[in-house]
Amino acid sequence: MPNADKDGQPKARLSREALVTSAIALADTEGLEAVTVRRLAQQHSVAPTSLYWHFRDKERLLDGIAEHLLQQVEVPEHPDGDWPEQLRDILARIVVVLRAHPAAAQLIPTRLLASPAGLAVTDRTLALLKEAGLPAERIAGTAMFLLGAVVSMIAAEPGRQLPQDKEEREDAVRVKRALLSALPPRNLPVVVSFADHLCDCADPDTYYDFNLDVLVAGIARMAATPSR
Amino acid sequence: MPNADKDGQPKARLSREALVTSAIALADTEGLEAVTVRRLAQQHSVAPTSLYWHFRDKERLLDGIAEHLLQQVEVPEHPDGDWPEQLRDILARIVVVLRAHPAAAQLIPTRLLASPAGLAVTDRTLALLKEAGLPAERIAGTAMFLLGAVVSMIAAEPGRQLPQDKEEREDAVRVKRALLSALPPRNLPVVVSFADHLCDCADPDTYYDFNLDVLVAGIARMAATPSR
DNA sequence: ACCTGAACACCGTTCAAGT
DNA sequence: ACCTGAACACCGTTCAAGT
Repeated sequence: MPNADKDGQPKARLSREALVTSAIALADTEGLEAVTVRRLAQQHSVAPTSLYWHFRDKERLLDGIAEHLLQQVEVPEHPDGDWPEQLRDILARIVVVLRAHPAAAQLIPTRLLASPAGLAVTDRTLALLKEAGLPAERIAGTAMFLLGAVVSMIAAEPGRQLPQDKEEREDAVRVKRALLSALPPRNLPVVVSFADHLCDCADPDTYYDFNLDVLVAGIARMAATPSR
Repeated sequence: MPNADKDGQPKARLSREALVTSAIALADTEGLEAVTVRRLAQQHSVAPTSLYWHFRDKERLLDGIAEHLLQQVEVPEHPDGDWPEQLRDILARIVVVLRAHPAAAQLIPTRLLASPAGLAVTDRTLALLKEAGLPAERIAGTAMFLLGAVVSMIAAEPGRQLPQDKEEREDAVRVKRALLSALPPRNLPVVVSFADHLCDCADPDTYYDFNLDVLVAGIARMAATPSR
C-alpha cells in the first residue's frame, strides 16, 4: 500500500486547497516566516519539490493564501444603509477575517487586484467612494489606501508582536511596560504616561471600532468638501 | 598592505553606520529581500560572519535601518498652528522620508517604540491626539494606527509593486491596464471604469495629500464627538 | 577590538526520472 | 497526471581561531 501513512490511513492527495489551508494554519501558529516550501511538504509527508506541481513558485502559494482569505470576506449583494454605513460594513468585514489570521494579513494589500475575490472587494469599495462623491481622480488611490489602512490596523494593534501564549505574554507586557515607564519623562512625557496602553490593548474590539470610525468620518468630511 | 583593496585605497573599516547605510541603498534598488547578511558582507569585501561583531543578528540590522529612517523625521521643537495642522505636519514628515525608501518603510510600524527617534515621533503623535481631546483610552491605539496607516500609504500607492525602470514600467502598466479593462463589466463595473487609476498613480503628491487629509479630518470628527 | 574559516541547518528551485 | 531524488545556489548563525 504505497498511498497510506503509518496509521494505515489513506494518504490524502496533495492539492492547492489543502496546501493553502495548512499554510494559513502554519502562519497562524508560528508566523509567516514559518511558511516554507519544505515545512509544508513535510506536513503533507511529501517531497519539497512536489509542491511545484501545484504552484509555479512560492509567490503563487502566497497569492493562494491571500485569495483564500479574501474569499472569506462576504460582499453583501443587497446592502442596506447609506454609503457611510456600507463603507464601514465592508471594511469591518475585512477586519473580522484578518483578525483571525493576523500573520497572513500583510499578504493582502499587494494582492487586491490579483484574484476575483480581491477584485470584488475593491469594486465595492470604489463604488461606495464614487457614491460618496469623491473627485473621480481621487477614488482609486483612496480606495487602495483605505484597504491598506484596514490591514495595517491589525499590525498596529498595541500588544501584537508579543507572544501568543498567555503566561509568556503577560511577562513580556510587564517587561515592556517597565521599559517604557522608565524612559525620561522630560523628553517623552506622553509615551511614559501612556505606557500601559502602548504595551497592551485593553479592549481590541473598541480599538477596531474607533479606528474604522476615524476612516469613514474622514472620507465623509472630504466628500463634503468640494475640491477646495 | 593588508588593509587596502585592489585600488590601493585604504579599506574603510566596517561599522554599524556604514552597514545600515548600504543596507538601505540595497533595499532602495533591489528590494528588502535583497538585504542579506552575505550580500552586505560582499559589498564591504568582508566575510559574512564579520557582521556579527556589529549586530547581534539580522533582526538588529533591520532595527538599525528603521532607526536610521526615523532619525530623518524631524520633530519640530516649537511647532506652530493648531493641533490638526501639527498632526498633519508630523505625518507628512514621515511620508516624505519613507517615500524616498519605500521598500524599507514596512520595517517601521513594528519598531516605533524601539528607538529614541521612534519614541520621539510617537510621543509627538500621542501629545497631539491628547490635545485634540480624544478619550484617554483611545489615544495610544489611535496613534499607533495613524502611524501604521501613514506607512501603508506608501505600499498602497497605485503603481507601486511595478518595476522602477521607466520603459519596463510603462510596459507593465499597459499590460495590467489591459487585464483590468478586459474584466467582465457585469461583475466589476467600477474596477473596469477605474482601470487606469488603479494601475498607475497619475499624481502621487496629491494622492498623499488627500489621504493625509482623510486621516486628520477623521480624527477631528471623532474628537468633536464626545464619546457618543 | 575586530575579522576570518570551517561548519551546520536551513532555504527555493531545476530537471530528469519514475509511476 | 502527479510525485521523487539528486543537485545547485543561496540563506543565517555558531564558534574557535587568528591578528
